[in-house]
Amino acid sequence: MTAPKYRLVAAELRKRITRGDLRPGDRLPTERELEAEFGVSRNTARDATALLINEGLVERVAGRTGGMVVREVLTLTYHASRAEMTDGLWPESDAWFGEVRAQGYEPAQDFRVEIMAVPAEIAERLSVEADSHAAVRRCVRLINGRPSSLQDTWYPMDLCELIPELLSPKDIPQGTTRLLAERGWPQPAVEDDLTAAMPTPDEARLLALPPGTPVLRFLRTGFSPQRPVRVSVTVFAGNMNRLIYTLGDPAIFAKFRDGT
Amino acid sequence: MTAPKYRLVAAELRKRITRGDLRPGDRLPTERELEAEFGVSRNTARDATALLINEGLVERVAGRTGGMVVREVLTLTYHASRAEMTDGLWPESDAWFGEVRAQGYEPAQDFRVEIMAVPAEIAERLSVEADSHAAVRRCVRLINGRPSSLQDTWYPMDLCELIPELLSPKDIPQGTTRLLAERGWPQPAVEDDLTAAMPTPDEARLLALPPGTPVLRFLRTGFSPQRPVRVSVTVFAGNMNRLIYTLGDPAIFAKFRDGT
DNA sequence: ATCCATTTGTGCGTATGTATG
DNA sequence: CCATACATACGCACAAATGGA
Repeated sequence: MTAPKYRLVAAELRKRITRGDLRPGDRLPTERELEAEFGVSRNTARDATALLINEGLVERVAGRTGGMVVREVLTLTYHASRAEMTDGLWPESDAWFGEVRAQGYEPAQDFRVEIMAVPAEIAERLSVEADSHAAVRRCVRLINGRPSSLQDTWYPMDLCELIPELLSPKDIPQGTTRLLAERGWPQPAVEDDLTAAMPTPDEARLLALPPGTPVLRFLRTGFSPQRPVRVSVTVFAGNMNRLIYTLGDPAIFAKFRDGT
Repeated sequence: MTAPKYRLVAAELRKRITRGDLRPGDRLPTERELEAEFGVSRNTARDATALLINEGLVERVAGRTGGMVVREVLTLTYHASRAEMTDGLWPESDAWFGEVRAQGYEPAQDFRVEIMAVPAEIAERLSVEADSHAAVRRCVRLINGRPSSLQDTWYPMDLCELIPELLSPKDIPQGTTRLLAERGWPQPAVEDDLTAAMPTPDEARLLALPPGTPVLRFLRTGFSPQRPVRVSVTVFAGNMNRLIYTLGDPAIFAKFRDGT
């Protein structure tokens, strides 16, 4: 009825981490050392550390100076709602660059445009036929050279015909949202949809996620008065991102602003 | 250079699930069957299915009629921002009950009040000393009898002396937010902080989470004009919850309202 | 550049325990 | 009580990664 060995070993190691005996960057005992210390086999030691990996606490590194390392807890903050919103302009991509820099990191992004069949989930939000086609502006966002989030923004095909710049694989200087607004498609309202999930293998690869790292899936649908004009799907690496919404009276936040 | 066996097995099974050959509730081949089908040992078959578990795709069930079962993808939607907000009243708990019922499920909650030392993260948001004490109204929220989310709401001790009902382990009929507003502490502004993470063992236990299930951590700080008055920490089981924010012109959403 | 030592990664065989119907 | 499924645990072997001599 008592807990199995591998859980006991995991519990002890977890305690050392949460108590601060082992700090981010520190190495756990090697598997051989765990065998000796706890009197278990190497496989059992691995079962124990596998738990910690799934909890996102540690990461395994092979090799001479490798080992199991307590994970870093870097957090980048992204303000999903900003005062600028009230004027109907949401400078999405620029806003991200600005925020990253403000937090002392170096942003970068890898960017391309594709024409793709629309999956059902996106089609529903855009009010277009599922499996019809749409333009997708896709980017991988990097912080200090490390992948941090993926963002795909979907635009209905007919809108791209009216605004061909959307299909251009170049940066749009004023930002796509501002561009759309200038052409008569402002987005005075958005709906955000947030879920926590485990990454698909593709996402894990693109974000270079260690096993046991969840992602925050963030769908933003932008509405012009006539119709939805875009859906952005952002996948944030869960180990290094945080989303902030401020709702209500802006004057109040002005009073409490410190490091936010 | 080719992928290891257990990944190949996992990839094949994953494909069957995402293609729809195996649907939620279906059983994967047993470990013995995987041995035969892929020509691997039972341990390797387990390594393969362990991957799928960590991806949240399947769940293991021991016993005669058990096996590895493709997971259900039930999602409950919680609207974090509602039109009611504009009047400064945020009927949190009632709102949750209402939303769950509106989606055809049966809500319930387990509730208690504790006085606890304030962890640093909460103390900072409440502008109180770390390790000082505060009242915590804690609840486990259930949907159709299954745990769905945990919510701890922290109130500074001095506020509880002014409003002793906060310490009562009984339901507050009008809701705590409304009560605070009636006593001179409205919350015309909130700040939300969202992260995806793996659950702590405690959270996993309370939410009855299968291994490989992430959580959505949702911190809401409520501000009255003078000061922050509460911090709610909600931990949503990642496999069954989704958060929605609607921002901007409410008139627009009225036009697109269908099943949201 | 090579080799070597160390550490994790992969894979299998086996035995026994536990859960469930 | 039994049959069948997964759960735990150990032992072993060899591969791959990594960094230092």
